[in-house]
Amino acid sequence: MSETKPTQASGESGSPDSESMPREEQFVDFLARQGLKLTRQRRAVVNEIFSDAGHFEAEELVERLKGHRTRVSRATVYRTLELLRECRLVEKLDFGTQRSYYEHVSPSEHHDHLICIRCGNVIEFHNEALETLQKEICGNFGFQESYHSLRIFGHCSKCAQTIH
Amino acid sequence: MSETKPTQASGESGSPDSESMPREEQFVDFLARQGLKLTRQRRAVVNEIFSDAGHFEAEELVERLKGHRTRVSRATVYRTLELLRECRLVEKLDFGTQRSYYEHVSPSEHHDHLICIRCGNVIEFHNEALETLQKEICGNFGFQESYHSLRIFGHCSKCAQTIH
DNA sequence: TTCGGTGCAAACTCTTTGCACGACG
DNA sequence: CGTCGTGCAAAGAGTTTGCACCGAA
Repeated sequence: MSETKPTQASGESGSPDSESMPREEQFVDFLARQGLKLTRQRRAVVNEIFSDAGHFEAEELVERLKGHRTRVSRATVYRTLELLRECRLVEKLDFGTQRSYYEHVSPSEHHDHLICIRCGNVIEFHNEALETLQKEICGNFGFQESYHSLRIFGHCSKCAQTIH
Repeated sequence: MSETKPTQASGESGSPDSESMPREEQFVDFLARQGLKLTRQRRAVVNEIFSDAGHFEAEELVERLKGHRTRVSRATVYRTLELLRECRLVEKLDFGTQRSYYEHVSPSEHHDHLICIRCGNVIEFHNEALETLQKEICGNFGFQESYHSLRIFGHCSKCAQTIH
């Protein structure tokens, strides 16, 4: 038996500042190390991303940022997402649609996805046995894993009932 | 210990007709059931895809088809790929580049991917324990799996040695 | 003051689509 | 023969980029 726990970030509205601070600091460090600048726009993007624990698409982020004091152009959003990817604070996903999905990464809390192909709902989960097994497989091939992505597509419990 | 076996289709040049026939028949059936026509172009696309056991991108397929007697336009390639996806003979993958990758599906031989982020090489593998564990996880969530995709990104044995 | 950053709009890439002609069933 | 399919070229969608001005360090 495997101990699988959902890691889904469900409906929050509080201010997870204590959570998001270390991430912004990581980004600041990264920028400093690369001789890059911490601009108002970059700060806005990072704050917006880490103020919510879900997945998002580039366009959605552009929209969300319209609520900010600092205006951030679409180009800057894409450019910043690329930087965040470089310093591994953000990952690019693919759920089968044409647009890219992103999600922020918490180094310690990796998770995989169950994606409902009917209602589009995404369930996150984490399973240690699965992680272990994957490491073992990589070992067999002398493959040095950097990261992985497991997406299981199908019908969630609600939708499965409606199919008959 | 898990029995993991590579399923990589490495360097073939023979004529796998006996293998590809049943697939074309499946497609013919599908077309017939839907009241669709089996055109020269569709046949060319299917033959080309199943004459090789690798992954391919749409553009690459367009190129490969230029060697055929029958000319097939880019539009038709995309349209046929969509049909092949509908009848589950082809799957669309995403290896992190902007273009889509496709691969043909053999219902009985599912596999996952190790993708080298340095040289781009893709290793296919299959591991029963992994499959079992995933089914178990789905069960925990009352999730009804249709298909899944596991991609492990990192460095292949060759590239890992060159890093130091 | 000095580079790197930003916004804008145009460019790009991959994919989809409207239309008139062509060919499978 | 009647549709469905095809090729073409143009349109879309998402993302990237060149350039001149702007601002963090």
